[in-house]
Amino acid sequence: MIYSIGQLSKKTNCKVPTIRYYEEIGLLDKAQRSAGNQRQYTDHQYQSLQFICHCRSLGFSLEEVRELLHLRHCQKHKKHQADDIVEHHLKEVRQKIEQLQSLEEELLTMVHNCKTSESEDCLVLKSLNQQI
Amino acid sequence: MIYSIGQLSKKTNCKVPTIRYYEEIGLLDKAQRSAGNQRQYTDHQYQSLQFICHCRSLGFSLEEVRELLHLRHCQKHKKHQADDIVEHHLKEVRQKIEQLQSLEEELLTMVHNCKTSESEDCLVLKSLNQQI
DNA sequence: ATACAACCTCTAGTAACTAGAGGTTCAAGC
DNA sequence: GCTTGAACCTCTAGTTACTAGAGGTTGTAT
Repeated sequence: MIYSIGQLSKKTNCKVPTIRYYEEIGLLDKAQRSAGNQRQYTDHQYQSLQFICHCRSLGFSLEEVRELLHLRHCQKHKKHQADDIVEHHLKEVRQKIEQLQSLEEELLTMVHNCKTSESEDCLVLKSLNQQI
Repeated sequence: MIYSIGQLSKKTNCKVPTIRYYEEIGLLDKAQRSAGNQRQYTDHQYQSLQFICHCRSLGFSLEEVRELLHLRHCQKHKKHQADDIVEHHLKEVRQKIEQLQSLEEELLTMVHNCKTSESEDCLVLKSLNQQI
């Protein structure tokens, strides 16, 4: 099977300019071209793009994706490098969750105080004025 | 009290180039200059920068900060616009938390499966290969 | 008078795309 | 065979919120 960039885009839900961008930065192999210079993709490249998109949806950076792509074609003894990348990312995700949760609390308090106050002033703005 | 940009930076924990940047984009008023063209800040500007930094630490975008800064000097009857911005942001924060939590789960499953498997292959890489 | 830190402006770089201009190719219908 | 229009091509510039660096000036302490 051979796909045009538009068809590949539909199959992967990855936008056309994004596919070109991934090629440009060397994440995706350069596509073969038709006589009229249009990109042609194989199933192999479709698989790669799928992999990339899945990684991206999990929040990996393009550089991490690059490593994971590489590890994908490595010998088995390197497999735990992939685990390491994933575990590192997991840590970051957890940190981010914690940060956001305390942020949520602070925002909630702000809004709540403002809503329940009889003051004419906006307590939200007041609390934004304060040092942390 | 009058501060140099470096002193202001220390007082607010906001980096010097960032302060200049905020001035450049019109978030912070233009500073007075010394005879030798160096920026001089007043307590008023210190307050503003404090406000900005606090908003940023709560995850508001610079555009949101701009609105909040503006509302800060508005009549009372506009005060609920600030609430709206904050509540909107709160919603986004909650969404982000949910997304990250399901992401956390997926990553956990990946790592767990890989660790407990007897297979020589890396299940992390396998699951990254799969469509979602 | 001389260091040297802190300041100045300006340009360019970061991540990960996205938008738009201006031009070419492909496929379908007549 | 011709025309139309969608899909393709390249290239440049814009997005967010800064950060880094070059190359030069000012302020302050000794």
